[in-house]
Amino acid sequence: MTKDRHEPRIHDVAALAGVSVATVSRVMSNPAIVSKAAREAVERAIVETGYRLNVTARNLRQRQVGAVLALVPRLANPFFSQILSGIAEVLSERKLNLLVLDTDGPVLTGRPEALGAWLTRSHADGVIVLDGRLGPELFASVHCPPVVQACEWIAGLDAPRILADNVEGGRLAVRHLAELGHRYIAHLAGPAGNSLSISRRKGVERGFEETGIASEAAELRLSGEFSLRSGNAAAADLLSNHRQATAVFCDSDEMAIGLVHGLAGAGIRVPHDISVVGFDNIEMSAYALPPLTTIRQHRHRIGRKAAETLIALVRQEPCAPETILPVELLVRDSTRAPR
Amino acid sequence: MTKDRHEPRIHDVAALAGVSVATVSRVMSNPAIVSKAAREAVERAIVETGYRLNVTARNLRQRQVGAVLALVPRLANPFFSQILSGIAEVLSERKLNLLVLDTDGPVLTGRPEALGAWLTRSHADGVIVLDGRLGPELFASVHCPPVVQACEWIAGLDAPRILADNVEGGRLAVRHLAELGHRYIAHLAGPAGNSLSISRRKGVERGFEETGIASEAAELRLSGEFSLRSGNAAAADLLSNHRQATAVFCDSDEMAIGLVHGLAGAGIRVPHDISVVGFDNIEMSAYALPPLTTIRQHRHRIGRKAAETLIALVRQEPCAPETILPVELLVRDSTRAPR
DNA sequence: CTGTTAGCGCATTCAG
DNA sequence: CTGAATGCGCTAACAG
Repeated sequence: MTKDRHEPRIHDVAALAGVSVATVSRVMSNPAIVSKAAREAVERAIVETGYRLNVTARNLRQRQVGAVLALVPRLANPFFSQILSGIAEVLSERKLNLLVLDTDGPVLTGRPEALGAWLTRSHADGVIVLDGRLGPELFASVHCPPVVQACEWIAGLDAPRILADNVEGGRLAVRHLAELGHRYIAHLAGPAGNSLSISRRKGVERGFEETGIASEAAELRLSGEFSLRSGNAAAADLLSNHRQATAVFCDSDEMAIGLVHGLAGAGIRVPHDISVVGFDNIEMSAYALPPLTTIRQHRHRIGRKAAETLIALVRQEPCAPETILPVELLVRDSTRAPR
Repeated sequence: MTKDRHEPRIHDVAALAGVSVATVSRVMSNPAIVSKAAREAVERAIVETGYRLNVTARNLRQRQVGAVLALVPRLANPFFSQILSGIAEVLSERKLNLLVLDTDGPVLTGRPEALGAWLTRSHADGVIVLDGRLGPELFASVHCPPVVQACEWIAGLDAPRILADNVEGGRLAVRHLAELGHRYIAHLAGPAGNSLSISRRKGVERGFEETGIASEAAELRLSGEFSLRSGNAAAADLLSNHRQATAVFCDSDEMAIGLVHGLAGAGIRVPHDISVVGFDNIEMSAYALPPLTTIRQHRHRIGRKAAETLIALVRQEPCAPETILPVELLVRDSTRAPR
């Protein structure tokens, strides 16, 4: 076994098997069209030489990259890992690579144009965007490969969307609280303009209407990001400006957990004094104290669906412009009737 | 990937600029060696044609892949996202792609050999292994590119390791508890044989020796995985088999939070009845109730260092066989003196 | 400093 | 069913 010398190439296999390189190539990609004798000779030669297909060469020849790029807002955020996991699952079934780019990484921050350099057909066969803050013009270039949006979406970007049923989520949360008897419900929303917050807000309002809360109390709005920290910070705001609220619906579990923490610091107990509902059902929410009532979102499934849609798009197969995946209310211990 | 008719190639740029393709190539890779006039002509032509370098072709020519593969045990686990983020940061500075493969993904599970297909020089220029359960033989093939291990490590695999100071972490945790007056300290360890648990165990024992606890009480061991669920399950074990313990050191924050949850279910309060120390300082630990005393591990920095080491390795530059990054004790509210 | 030329390793016509 | 020939788009010698 000579190691430092050439990695064996298709040519070496062909020579050893006594066939042409074309036949070897066929054995690798479509064995059925090769005679049994030739195929077996090639297979033997492959083993003997230790041949491995050079993926780069094949990609060049086939004018493809063999990889899909995922654009995530903050790779360090656990929220996305489940989605990536779903994406990775589908891609690896198709022998496609998953490329990950953190749109909040230091290379990109402050220079959104820099992202343009990555959005090229020579970098990836397709792109899955998980960051709703990016501008649609980034993806408008002719160089940009097909795009699918997942979870969040970008206004003005005409690319298939895979979303949770955010409206329904907001509605379910409010109805649950209303049924418990709450009348003053605050909504701790994500950043202004965020697509998720907007949809959930719509659901919240629908819930208010349906339960007749709108007439009794104006909705209370807080708004931050989706983070633990902002949830925590919202506690002070809630206590000083929205004293009458007996329940809070948060746009993420992280916010909810941060809020519970902040309230505890002020001596306010959940659910005894205030009820809290989250969104996402991150794994931690079941183990929080108190275990969090939340809206379950199938992030893994969203990831899978996004990858499947992108693959269809790349192949120019028809694909739905919007896919809405169902959500469910999970009642745990952070909600109860108001005192 | 169906390309449009003519993505402009280097040849088109050269023709428009009135220079040779070699000159265009030089402008792209090393502008300094080209005359100002030629360079500017090329730059103009690039803009005018909308030319983008074909990365695959360049990679083929340079016999490289332009990507690094990260092998993570469970992509859905938030623990790894920070590490990936650090890796991604360094790689993108170097214009390298980050490829992610979930070693627990359905494509690989049950068939560890399948991973071998990915461990090829044609798939990645290097590999960062974050999964200590993989067998060393996987990386022994001549086809496998350079490897670096981060966080966990594989016995018998001779590849540079980037680790947190796990021994010191275990020691700090025990000393902290001992200083508070605890004498019966349980260690909730990760899976048997896991490299992290072994090192931390060593630190725990050192702590026992230094504080003279060994003589008063045998160490208590529980063992599970690193997950919320296993921490939760350990609560029952602790209460039925290790009643005398007044403190628990857990090998991960997730375990610690799960344990606190499980204890709460049994009416045991932390830190009032039992003190708990975690490991990792995941973001959530500061917002848990009670906020968790833990050992801080700089995961982002570990990721960065791993990527830097791998790049050095690929370039055949010298690199340290082992890098140990410091840890710190963060005292929060889950520990206090025993009653 | 610049152009010419020869591949990188493979997949795919097109004949046979 | 098989083989010979032709690039995929680019970079790196090697001359000029």
